[in-house]
Amino acid sequence: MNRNENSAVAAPAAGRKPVVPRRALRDGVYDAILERLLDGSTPPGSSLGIDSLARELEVSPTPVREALVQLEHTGLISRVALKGYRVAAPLSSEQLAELFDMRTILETAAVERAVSQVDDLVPELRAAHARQVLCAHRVRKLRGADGRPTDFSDLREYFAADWEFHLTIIRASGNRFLLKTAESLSAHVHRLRQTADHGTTDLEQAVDEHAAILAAFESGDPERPLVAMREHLAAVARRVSAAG
Amino acid sequence: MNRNENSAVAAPAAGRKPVVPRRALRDGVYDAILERLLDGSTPPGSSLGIDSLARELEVSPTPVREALVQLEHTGLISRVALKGYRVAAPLSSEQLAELFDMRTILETAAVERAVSQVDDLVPELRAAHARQVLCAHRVRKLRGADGRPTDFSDLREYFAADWEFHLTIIRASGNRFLLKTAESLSAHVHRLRQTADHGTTDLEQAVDEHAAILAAFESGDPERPLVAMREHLAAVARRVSAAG
DNA sequence: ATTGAATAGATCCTATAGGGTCTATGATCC
DNA sequence: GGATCATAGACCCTATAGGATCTATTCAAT
Repeated sequence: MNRNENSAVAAPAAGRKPVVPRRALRDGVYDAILERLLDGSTPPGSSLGIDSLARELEVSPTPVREALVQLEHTGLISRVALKGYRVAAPLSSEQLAELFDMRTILETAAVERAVSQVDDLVPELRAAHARQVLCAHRVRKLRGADGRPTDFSDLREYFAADWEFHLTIIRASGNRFLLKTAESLSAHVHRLRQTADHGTTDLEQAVDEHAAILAAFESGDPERPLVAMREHLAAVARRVSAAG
Repeated sequence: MNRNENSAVAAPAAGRKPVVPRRALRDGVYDAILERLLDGSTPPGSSLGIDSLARELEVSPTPVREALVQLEHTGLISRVALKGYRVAAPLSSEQLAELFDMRTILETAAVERAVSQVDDLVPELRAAHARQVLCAHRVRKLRGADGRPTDFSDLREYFAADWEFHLTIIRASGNRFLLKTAESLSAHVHRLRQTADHGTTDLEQAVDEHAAILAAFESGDPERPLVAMREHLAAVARRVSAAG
């Protein structure tokens, strides 16, 4: 999610970002817990004790508490007052369908609005896609005879590049609310990736489909990017639900 | 927003709501601060001191801190680490256009998905509209010679009924992510209402346009609700930006 | 007069302690 | 044997205190 350019700190809902992001302790705690949630080390249903986390992270309960409140709105954890926080259950098949339906709503709308800015978009999209291809190559190269990558950090980087491709289009829509909503959905998307570790298998397909989207934007036809994006999201949804 | 059926407490991202919502102190603080933000008693730019709020609300800083973290994600307040919280500036004309663009994206998508459930939807929509008409009548009756309503609680009720009409359609879409996103946007929508107090003047128009949407659903034509909703949102956007 | 540093106040951030609630275990009664 | 109640432990929730940071004012120097 947003770990590099931190949108939580100094979140200017209507202002410019500070050149040097000022971070309090609670922001670091937020990242640490998010990391645990996304790499799957905390199974769904397990309780997130405030005191436990504070001891493990060697901080006081107060920043932990704030980080959990912030995490609550992502849907990755659920809270019951006077009972505590728990890791949210993985998305059901219905919720999964709803998630990709929502992504289709948002990202097709983004494409519709991005076609008018195609001149600014295409270079950025080319760069984003190039980075993804590079990461994909690195992952493909490293995975040995077992077919699974040895270094997960490369996989993480690939996922980030993949998602960045989508974000580039959404940013080009010029709608801040659209972007913010898509970012809030990214947590679920990322968690899906590690749950279904087939993420390594559909790597080439995703790269190809992104290439198709890029080519569609380059064509100048305002309709082609729409169908390309729709097909890509449908294909991803198919692959994800097939693994479930 | 969600003050009656509290979605913050015991938020089951994938579960049933508890029959009796368990509330901690921080939930009440959240409501209290939200109230202050929406009724305009705290002008944009004013700082929200944690200790100050704690003294005024007669609680300790900790629950105030948690409530502020929760409010931060609504966009109504902005935070700068090590500096504090401030009431966010009102939406600029561009942001306002983006907000209504986003609403159009979400609500037209909701309409598209709701038409398949039209049999379940129409009765609920009729009831919601009836409540809105009732509230509108009450407001219209009460406002005296000065043309402004004397009791603001009636106006609040009308706004709630208006928004409930939209929520009813969005719920019928069956997409939880869509619903959640719309709810998170409601804070901005409600703040707009009180900022531009012309909310009392376009009361009849809004009721009429809602009636048109309802009639469109009743017609059975799947296209008519779409255009009715689009026109309604465009009309609201026009009225809002005209007052700005 | 303007710039610069230094000080004081306020505020945020973090840590620690105590009260209240919930869950679980074990004993008692029917 | 099953159910009810009591007790103990863990945890959440709230309150208070101290350290760190920022802003504003004041004063001195150029």
